[in-house]
Amino acid sequence: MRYTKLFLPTLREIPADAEVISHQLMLRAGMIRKLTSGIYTYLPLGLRAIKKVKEIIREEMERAGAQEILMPTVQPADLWKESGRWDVYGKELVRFKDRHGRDYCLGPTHEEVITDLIRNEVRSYRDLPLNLYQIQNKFRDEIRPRFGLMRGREFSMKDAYSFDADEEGAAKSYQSMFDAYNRIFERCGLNFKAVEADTGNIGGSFSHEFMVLADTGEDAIVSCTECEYAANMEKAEVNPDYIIEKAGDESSPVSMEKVSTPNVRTVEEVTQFLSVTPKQLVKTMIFETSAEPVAVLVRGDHEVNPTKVKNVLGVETLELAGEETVLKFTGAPAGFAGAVGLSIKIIADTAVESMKNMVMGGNEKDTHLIGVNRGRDFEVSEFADLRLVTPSDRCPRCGKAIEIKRGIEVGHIFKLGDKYSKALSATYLDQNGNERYIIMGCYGIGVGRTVAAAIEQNHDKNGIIFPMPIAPYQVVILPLQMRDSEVVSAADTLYNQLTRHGVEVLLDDRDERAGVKFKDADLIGIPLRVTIGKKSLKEGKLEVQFRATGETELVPREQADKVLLDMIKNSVRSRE
RNA sequence: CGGGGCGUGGCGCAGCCUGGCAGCGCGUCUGCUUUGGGAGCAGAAAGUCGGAGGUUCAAAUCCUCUCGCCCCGACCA
Repeated sequence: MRYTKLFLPTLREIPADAEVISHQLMLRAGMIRKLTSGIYTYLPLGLRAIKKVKEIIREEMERAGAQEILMPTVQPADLWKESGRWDVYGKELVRFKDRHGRDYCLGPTHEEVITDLIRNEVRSYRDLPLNLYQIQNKFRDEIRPRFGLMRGREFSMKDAYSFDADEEGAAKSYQSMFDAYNRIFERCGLNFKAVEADTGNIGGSFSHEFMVLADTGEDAIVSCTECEYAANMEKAEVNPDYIIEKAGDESSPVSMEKVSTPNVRTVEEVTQFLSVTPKQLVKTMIFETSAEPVAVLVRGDHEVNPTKVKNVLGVETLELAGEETVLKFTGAPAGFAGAVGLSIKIIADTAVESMKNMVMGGNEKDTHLIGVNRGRDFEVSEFADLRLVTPSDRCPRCGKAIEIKRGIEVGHIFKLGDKYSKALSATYLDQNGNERYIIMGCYGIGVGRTVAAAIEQNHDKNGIIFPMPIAPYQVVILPLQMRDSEVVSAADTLYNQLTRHGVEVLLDDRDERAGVKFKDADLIGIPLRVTIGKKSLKEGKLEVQFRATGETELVPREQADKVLLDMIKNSVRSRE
C-alpha cells in the first residue's frame, strides 16, 4: 500500500480524552476514532491489526477442532426469559421492542442462542462432542466505558461453545480450549497469565481468565512466587492456616464496655483513638442483596471481598448499603456499625472466629464497644473465607509467598456444566437410550482488547511496537528523497518484489521531509523499516531497522528482498 | 447511579473570575527556499464559543435548564 493512498490520519498531539497509553497511541496512529462513548470506528490500520488477531484465533480454534458459525446480534427476549437471565442480567443488557411490541435485546453473549440451536439439532450422543465458535460484535451497555477499546460497549468478541456428553468430555474440551488460548496469546506476542476466576453472571462451576500483565490493567491478580497458583483477586483464596493466627489477645474474656468515640469512624481513627491495633478491631459492613440484607464481619486490617460474600450467600446481587440503610438497620450513622444487638443476618470472615475481646462499633452514634466476645455478646450464623487476599498472605496451595499484580482480561473460559442445557432443556440420548443434559463450556476472547493490550505491552516513547504476527504491515519503506528518481525507483523495486512475495508493505511515498517519515513510522509501529536515501544508495545499500530494538543493518540493494523475507520468517517463528 | 472535571476553527489550548472587535501553537491550502529525525519565509482559508432560554445597551464570559465527553467507585471480553 502506498501511503498517499492510505487513509491514515495520524495525530501529532495526544487527544485530551485519552488516558491510557494504548488508547492514546491507537488514536494517534490513526487506528480508531470514537463515534460516541465506548463505540469506535476502526480505520484501515486498526482494522488490519484486528484482522490479524482474528486470523490467529481462527487458525487456533480450527486446530482445536472448533467450527466457525455466525449468530445474530438481535436476540428474542423469550430465550432470555427461559434461561432466567432476562431478570438477572441488569441494565448492561440493552432491551428494545419491535413494532409489534415484542421484546428483544442486543446480544451481550450467546449462550441462549447457541443452546437453542443445539437443542433443536442435537439428538444423540453420536452428535457429540461439538465445539462451535463465532467472531461477532457484542453489545454491553457498560456502566462506565473506558480506555478506548479496553472497555467498549460495542466490541468484537470471539465466543466458542462446547457441547459434551459427560463431565469427562467437557473437561477435555475445556483443556483443549485452555491450550488453544495459550497458543493464541503467545502468538499475539503477549506476556500473559492464566488465572482462576469467578464465573460472574455467565455462571458455571469453574473458570480461568487470561490476563495480560500491565500496570494499567483493571484487575488485580494474585500469584504464587513458587508454585503455579494464580487467581483473580476476587477469586483468590486465603490460606486457611495463615488466617488461624491469633488475632486478639490470648487472655480470657473481659467484660464488654461501651466507650465514647466522638466522630471516630475509620479503622485508622479508631485504632488511634483507643490505642488498639487493627487486628483487634472488627469491621461491620452492611450489604443489601437480592434476598435479605446482611452484615459482614471482617478483621480491621482486612477488606471484604464482595464476590465471595455473594457466592457464600448464593444471591444474585450484592451492594454495599447506603447511609440511610445503615442507619435503619444499626440505628447509627455509617462508621459505628457493630454486631452486638443487630437483628439482621450476620456472617463473618474466618479470621474473626478466633478473635477475643474485640473492638467494634456500638450501633449508636459516636460509640464503640470494647471487650466484645462472640457467643456471649453476639452470634454469627456462618463463618467463611470472605475477605480479599493481602500481600502478606501466603499461597493457598503451597504456603509460599504470593505477589499481587495488575492485569487486563483478554480471555475467559468457563465450565458451564448443565446450567444452560437444563434451563433450555438441551438433551441428548446416550448409548442406553437415556435422556441426559448436554454438558457445556464457553470460551471468550476480546479481540479489540487483545490488540489494545498488545500495544499496552509493546510501545516506547515514540509509539507502538507491533509484534510481527499482528502488525498491520510487516515492512515500511521510507524513500527519503521523493524528487530523486534513483531513490524512488529503488523504493518501487523493493516494494514490488516484497509485495510479490506476499509481504504486507507500506511505502511512504509522501513528499515529506525525512524527520516526518521517521516519526510517523515509529508512531504506527511497523516492525521492519527500510530507509532508502541518496547516501547509502550511492554505495548500493539500503538501511533496515528493527522497530523493537532500534538495531540497524546495511543491506546490499540486490539482496534486500531476501534479507527482509528471512527477517519476517524469523520474527514470526520466534513467537511460536 | 454517586463523586470530580471539561465542552472555544481539524488537533492541543488561552480568554470566562472582573461582560465591551474570538485569540495562540500545531495542522490545512498557495508560492519560493530547504531536504537523513516533526524546516524557513510570505500569504490564505477555516469557529452556530455543545444546545435552549434568561439578565443586559452589550454575553464565550453572569443566571437557569439541557445535551455530550472524560476521570474515580460497583460490572466484564
